[in-house]
Amino acid sequence: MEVKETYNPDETRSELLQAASKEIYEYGFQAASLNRILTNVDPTKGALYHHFPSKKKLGLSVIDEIIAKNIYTFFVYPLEETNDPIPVLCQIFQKKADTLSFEEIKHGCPLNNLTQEMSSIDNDFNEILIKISNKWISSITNALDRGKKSGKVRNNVDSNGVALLIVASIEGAFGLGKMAQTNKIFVTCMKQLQDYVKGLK
Amino acid sequence: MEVKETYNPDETRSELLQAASKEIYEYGFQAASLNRILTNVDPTKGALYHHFPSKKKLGLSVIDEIIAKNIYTFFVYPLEETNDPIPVLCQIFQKKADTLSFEEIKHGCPLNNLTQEMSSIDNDFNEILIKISNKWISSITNALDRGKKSGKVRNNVDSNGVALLIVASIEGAFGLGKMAQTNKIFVTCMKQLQDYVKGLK
DNA sequence: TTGCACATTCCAACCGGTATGTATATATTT
DNA sequence: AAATATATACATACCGGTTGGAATGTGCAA
Repeated sequence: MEVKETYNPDETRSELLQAASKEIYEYGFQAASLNRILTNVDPTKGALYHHFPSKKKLGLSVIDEIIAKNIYTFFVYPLEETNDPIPVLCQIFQKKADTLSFEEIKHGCPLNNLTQEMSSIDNDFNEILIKISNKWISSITNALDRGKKSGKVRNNVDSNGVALLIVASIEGAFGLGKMAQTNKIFVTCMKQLQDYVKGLK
Repeated sequence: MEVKETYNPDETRSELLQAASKEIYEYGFQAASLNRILTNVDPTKGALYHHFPSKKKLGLSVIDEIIAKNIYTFFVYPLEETNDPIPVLCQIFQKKADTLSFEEIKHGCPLNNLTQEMSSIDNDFNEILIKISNKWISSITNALDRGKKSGKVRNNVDSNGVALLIVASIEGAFGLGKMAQTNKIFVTCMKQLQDYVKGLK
């Protein structure tokens, strides 16, 4: 905790966003409480409503600026421009299995959590969440297509179908892990997923 | 709507349970409202609290008497006692893809919904949900083991690992379908899953 | 067949928490 | 001085699960 001597709006905003992200991760969006967010943070309600016009906009900003970024960094960017996607996918799965934090075991995948909670009840949430998932899925599809061209992936694989199954498996594995409160199940799933994609060459 | 002339406690209880199940499916447990449940149903709050001591017990009863039963009927019982699990699994996947209702596309898998929402915040919910999932998973594991014995499944497959990946994929596929509000994605995943299990022989 | 205990159901009120959002004053920056 | 940023206190609402007690039906026993 630092002492605030002067105004620093960027930092204030980012602090609020970070705290909101954590709250939403723990409780979900609907059950997230602005008051509770503000107890963990220096700025007060005035600052919050100065930077974000409503709870909903705050939630959308969290998705846009934090959750999406994390997904892209971990799952999407590493696949860009590779022509040999299978080992890259295996690396990604392995790395996720190795570095899974306690928080992630306990609360699951932030993207998946919000999708399950919000997509059927709010259109704005659904739109942005769907966009993120689609980018993720198509990054895999495209990488597999390039792999086919370069002969590193069997030609008869349905790239988009496989991409869907991979993303579904990962989200599902997060769910099982969260349920069992242990990383063992998630790790096993990631192992199986590696075997599965290795079978695509 | 029928007219109530006499007491019929069994039917009352079952009517309440059914309405609660629907409400929880749509809104989740925490956001489910007893008042809203009762607007769709003849019995009143007194009857509800006569049959169920609390909202929580009502939710647990829904899981126990409705959700679990559905999972067992669809996914677990068909696998029991078969020694050739691969075609049976394929049939299950195909049937689910073919008969997926609009409600299921919109709201996803009831078991998964509640697991994601409740498992990390309430132990009683977690316990019963975990028990259901474990039965599901082990029904697949055991069927694969029997398949290995009878030579219908490759001997080097990790039965439990595969079972986990299958369940994770299905739950994940429900999630993606719910997000996209279309059965197409779910159907594709079920197709891929069939290819995957066919590769186990 | 009447009477009585018990089960079932209805109705109304309660009580309390917590929620998001706003009005206004003050401080800082430009 | 104008615009931006932050703090404080308050408004307002409302919805939530839960309870108590009265009315009504049921089944057994006398």
